[in-house]
Amino acid sequence: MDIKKIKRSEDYSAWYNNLVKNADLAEHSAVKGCMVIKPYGYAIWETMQSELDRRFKDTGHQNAYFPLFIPKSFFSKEASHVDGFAKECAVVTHYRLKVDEKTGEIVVDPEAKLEEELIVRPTSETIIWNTYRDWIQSYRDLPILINQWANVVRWEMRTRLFLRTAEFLWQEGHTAHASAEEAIAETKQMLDVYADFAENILAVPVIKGFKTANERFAGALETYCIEGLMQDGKALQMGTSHFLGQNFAKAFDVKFVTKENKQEYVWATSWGVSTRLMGALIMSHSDDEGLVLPPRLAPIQVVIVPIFRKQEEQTLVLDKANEIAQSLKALGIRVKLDAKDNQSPGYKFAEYELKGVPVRIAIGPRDVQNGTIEVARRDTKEKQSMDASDVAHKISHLLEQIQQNLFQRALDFREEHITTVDTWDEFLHTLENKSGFISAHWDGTTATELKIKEACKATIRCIPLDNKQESGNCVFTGKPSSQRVLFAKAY
RNA sequence: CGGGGUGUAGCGUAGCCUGGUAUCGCGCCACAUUUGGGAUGUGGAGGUCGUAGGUUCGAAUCCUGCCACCCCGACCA
Repeated sequence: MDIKKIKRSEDYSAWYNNLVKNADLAEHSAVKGCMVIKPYGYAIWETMQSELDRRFKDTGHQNAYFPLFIPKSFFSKEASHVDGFAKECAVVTHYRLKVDEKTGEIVVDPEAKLEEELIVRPTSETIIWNTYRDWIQSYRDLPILINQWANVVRWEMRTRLFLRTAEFLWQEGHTAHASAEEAIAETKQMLDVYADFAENILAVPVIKGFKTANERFAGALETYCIEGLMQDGKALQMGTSHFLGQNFAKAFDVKFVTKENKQEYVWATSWGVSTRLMGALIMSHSDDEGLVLPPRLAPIQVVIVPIFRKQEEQTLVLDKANEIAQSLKALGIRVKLDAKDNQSPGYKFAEYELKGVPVRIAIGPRDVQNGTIEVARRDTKEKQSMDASDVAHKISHLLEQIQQNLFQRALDFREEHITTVDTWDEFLHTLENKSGFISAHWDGTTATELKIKEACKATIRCIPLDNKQESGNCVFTGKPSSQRVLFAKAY
């Protein structure tokens, strides 16, 4: 493979695109804005899925599946929801094709027009709440705690692999509750689940917060989010958890009978993360050599590269390599022994670095003789020779260290890139020269938020949950403010 | 959707201005020698030049439409 090396520092977005392709994660398809997720990329997504799925089930949720298509009329039932999504919907208008008699081409059969158009789901609140109406009669039917793994379509103007594609994979949780308090607790619980997953599995530190009214999900009363900071200083929204109040229950007439025999509307939440997390993963840890994967997510955690010249050496080295592979497998480590003899060790080293394999073990005749192995870690690129005894436990420990190191490194970077500013000049200067999050006072109005966005493209990423209350003056208008919020340029 | 750019073999490219049937490197196949940081030699395969039209005796090359991607805006997870 002739890999074109593009440096992060020179052109961040070209570096990103190049990395996604070269590391075999995904590629553009024949369909505009839609990507093909390749086996190696999909394997990483599957690991994300299984880690998240386990957490969802541990918190009492069940998986279910709802239709891809949503009748158009469902969208008009919740006004702000339709406002939010109308501009990016794919619509099915016909159900049949036919051969045009004149041209011989396949055309849409005009006689097969649907009575009511179907929307390809951009999110499933409407079809799900329409269904919940029939599932809920009494407080005894609540809560309903459901998650769906699905694809959704949002017709985006400008797409980027994983970060924003017209079709993407995600999970969407939709829960129904008897009280606002319970629904809010659910919303917060799922935000914690996302934060735990992001930090402990992806090794990406996140800030938990909630969105301003302007950035809120269409139809939500409150949108909680986790925000990550990428290496180029731009913020990425990595997951959201919405408290929907009774908006969808009212729109779809979902009521329940309380203990006191009163009719009440059901309280709702929804929460989701998508294949965008792949983008977060790539942009948080990777370098000019390629992908860097945290061990807990890596499809291959350890690769063993045997080195040999002659036939006898090959047998000797492979025997030892196999033995090591077996001992690693016995500890549940995902290991690959790459015994291909048509690629040089140097080629393999570069290849597995590109793919982000956390640990590489090289073993040659010299090692077999000395009872050693060479261990290289992807995160720091350090190489060292070590005694081959008790390899499995040493490697297991090393994988854990790498996981921690990646998180710590990303955390240090983020902490260095949260700048507290009190004047508009400082604000602009920081945004221009340092980027990252800017912690500043804001007067709480959407008008100011929009003016700031217009002036410098920075938006309020979130109001952190653990925010200190302190009085100050809005960085833009000078009006009084009771707390700081986090601004950044965002993906 | 606006402004700019790009599209030639799996990947990266030369050729385009000045029209004559496509260059080179990597990869691929075979054999041999190799293998401790992207091996070498010899032979071989692989191309509707993004796509549809037009101009021309003749188009990768000139003209027009369309499509896709990249960068910058607007929109957004």
